[in-house]
Amino acid sequence: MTRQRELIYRIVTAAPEHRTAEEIYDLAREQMPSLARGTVYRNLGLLVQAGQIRKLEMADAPARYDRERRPHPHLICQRCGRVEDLVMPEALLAPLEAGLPGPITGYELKLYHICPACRGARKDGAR
Amino acid sequence: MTRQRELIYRIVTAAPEHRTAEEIYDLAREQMPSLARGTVYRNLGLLVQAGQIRKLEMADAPARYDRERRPHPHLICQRCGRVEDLVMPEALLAPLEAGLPGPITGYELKLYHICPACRGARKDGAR
DNA sequence: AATCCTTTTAGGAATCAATCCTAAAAGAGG
DNA sequence: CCTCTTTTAGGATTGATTCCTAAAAGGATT
Repeated sequence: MTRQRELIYRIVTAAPEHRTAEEIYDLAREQMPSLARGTVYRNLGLLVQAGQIRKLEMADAPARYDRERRPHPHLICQRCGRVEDLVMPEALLAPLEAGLPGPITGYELKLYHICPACRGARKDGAR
Repeated sequence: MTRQRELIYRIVTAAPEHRTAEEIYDLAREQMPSLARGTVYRNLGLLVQAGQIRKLEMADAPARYDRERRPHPHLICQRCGRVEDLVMPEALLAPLEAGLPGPITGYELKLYHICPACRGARKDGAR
């Protein structure tokens, strides 16, 4: 494991935040200013492939990375974009899977809401 | 409604396929060769906003458009990318929603599998 | 620590879906 | 027809991500 990959891995796993590649790049450069953007993307890809972190594709926004590697749903604020992890109740998908010809190899569940912070600050209409 | 938007709308709603903007653009140009790419994107956006069609964001691939406007899960082949609509069993999300502070404003559920066609053709490792 | 070989990096160019810009064309109404 | 507003074509631009290449770093083995 190179120093670069180690640093990137630590940043993703240090906090429950779901950061974008760009945010990770900025944080990493505080400690290693020579780090290249391409290196961040490549290593995030490698870490995802290795199953050490997860990539979370966002609607009309850059992807985010999640330190939690077990599959689980996400709760996303439609206004500010904040992402929270949820726990998947046992066998919730079973009824759906039952009707299929083959096995499910993975799933992705996103629930959208307006987070308490954004709900409080009602005023404008800016997304 | 302009002729352009009508054409785009008809293409999306004519078949259960989940086409990309580019595919829709190609099909539309067979009937209206002067149609601009930007017009396709803008009108797809307007149709989505109006709730007449749905946009389906794909992982590492261009978005696809769905004529079915009621929220529902999608079954996606990991190998060929084919998308199928599923029916959402009543209140499947209720147990999840129960633990939240506020109401869910929407959801997105993707199930991944290998479709029968791809499962049959086992050989290479492409994609 | 010198040698050889493989992998990774920095830096920047390239890609590609999607958006934006602007003058011209097309509705919409009266 | 004549104005006013909206939409379009066409191309430039953006922004996230990937790709390219020579240089640097690892990593064994002595």
